[in-house]
Amino acid sequence: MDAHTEEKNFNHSCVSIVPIFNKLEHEELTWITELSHSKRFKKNEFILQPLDSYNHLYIIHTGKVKVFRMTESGNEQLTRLLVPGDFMGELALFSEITNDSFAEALSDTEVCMIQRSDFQKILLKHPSTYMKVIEELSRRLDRAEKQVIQLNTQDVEIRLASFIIELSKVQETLRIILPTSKKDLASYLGTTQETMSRKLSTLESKKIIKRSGQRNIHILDLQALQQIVDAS
Amino acid sequence: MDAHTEEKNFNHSCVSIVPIFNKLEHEELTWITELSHSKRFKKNEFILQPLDSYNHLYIIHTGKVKVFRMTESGNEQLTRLLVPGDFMGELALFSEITNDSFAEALSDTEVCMIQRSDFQKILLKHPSTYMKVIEELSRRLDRAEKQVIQLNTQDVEIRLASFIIELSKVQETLRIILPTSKKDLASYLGTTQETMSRKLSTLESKKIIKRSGQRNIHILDLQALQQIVDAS
DNA sequence: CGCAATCTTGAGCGCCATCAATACCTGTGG
DNA sequence: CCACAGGTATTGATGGCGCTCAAGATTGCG
Repeated sequence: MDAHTEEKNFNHSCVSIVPIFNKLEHEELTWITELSHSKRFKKNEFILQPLDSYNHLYIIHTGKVKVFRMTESGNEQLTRLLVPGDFMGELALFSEITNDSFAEALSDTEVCMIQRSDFQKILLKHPSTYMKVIEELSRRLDRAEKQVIQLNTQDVEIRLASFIIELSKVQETLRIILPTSKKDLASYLGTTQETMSRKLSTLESKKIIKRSGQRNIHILDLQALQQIVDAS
Repeated sequence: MDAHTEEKNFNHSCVSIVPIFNKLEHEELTWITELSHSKRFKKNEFILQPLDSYNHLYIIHTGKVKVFRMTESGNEQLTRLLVPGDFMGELALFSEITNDSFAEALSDTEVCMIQRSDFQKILLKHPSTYMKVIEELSRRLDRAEKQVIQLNTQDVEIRLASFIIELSKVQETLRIILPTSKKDLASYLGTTQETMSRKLSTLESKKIIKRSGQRNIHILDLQALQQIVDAS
């Protein structure tokens, strides 16, 4: 298998893991694969910055990416954490909305990129892809609106509890590994590192969780955690 | 002009004011008009509730509608205020996301409704409509993410100031009319009626605004208002 | 014109951000 | 494999923003 073929297969799997293409036939995927190209980023490298002109759809193939905005006072506000199969950059493909977000690789990361004009070809040929994009945006909008409510109405302990529960569902285990530093998570939850640490201590002293290392949380009493959320 | 014709014209204008259809030809609009039908709601009537099965696209023709979710503790969290030309219900047309929102008429309101299956016909025939929907969702997502940041990082005075500035831009005047009650606005801004009232008093005592009636605000010093936002 | 709804103002307090100091991990290099 | 250093996390002390509860004032609808 020569290098060229290898690159093809590499890309192909990248395209095929993306939900927005997941109902297409094999030969169609091959066609899309030919339209895409891949790029590698090292840990802590920026994939996108606000002023970048922004003409590609980016699909995460391997690695992990954090998307955040900068607040007026210069703090990071985490908006999304991308894992393989997630995509970004779709906004600028459709509208003239300017990009305010940073995207930074949290680990060595491979992304597949599809040019604006090529992506539009795909859309015209496969309207189901439109649907997938709309579904994805709907989901994100729904999540954002829920986040607004949480921030407005629930205190940190509750937000933290439901975040932990969600993580345990996604990771399908009671032994959670935090996806990133507490600083980032705190900004996502609308609080500070310090407060988050304090709340985790509280939960630990109540024997609801057990911490080990700085990224591992073992849920001892899922029900108690759920009750914190429900009691609000 | 008989009643039938009148109804047609009524609908037609409803369809034609919607941005998502705004590049279509006259005869296409007529076709879409035939697919839609209209419904009137009285002030304070509910147009949609969470458990409603939800098979239409709703376009506001006249009137005003508030969309909100209910927090766990039973408070309303305003998410959108709809004016003529805005639409809602699109999420459930594309995905299986359940509707958590209420929509309540704030004044006597006329909406045009297009059935799910009919809207899908339109989409297939006019892919530009897909684009418009995606643009609209992008805009809303962008706004929601910004709202999250504001809630997380800026205090009430700043949020209120930028809200007033935005209103003055939209209404294109320094003599603003608040779109709804302070209770609703407070929930949108992530605060309470009382705090909002206090902050408005502060602004008034600084001669930055002048209140009259309970829904009128006259901006005396737009620059000072802008400075509150920028200084953050 | 009167009354209900809405808004304003006041008092008190609790949550959480901030600042600061210490402790703890983790991975790097000897 | 261990020691060290830098980043990361914890814990403490303090103060202020904004929520809650409560009472009065204003508005504007019927």
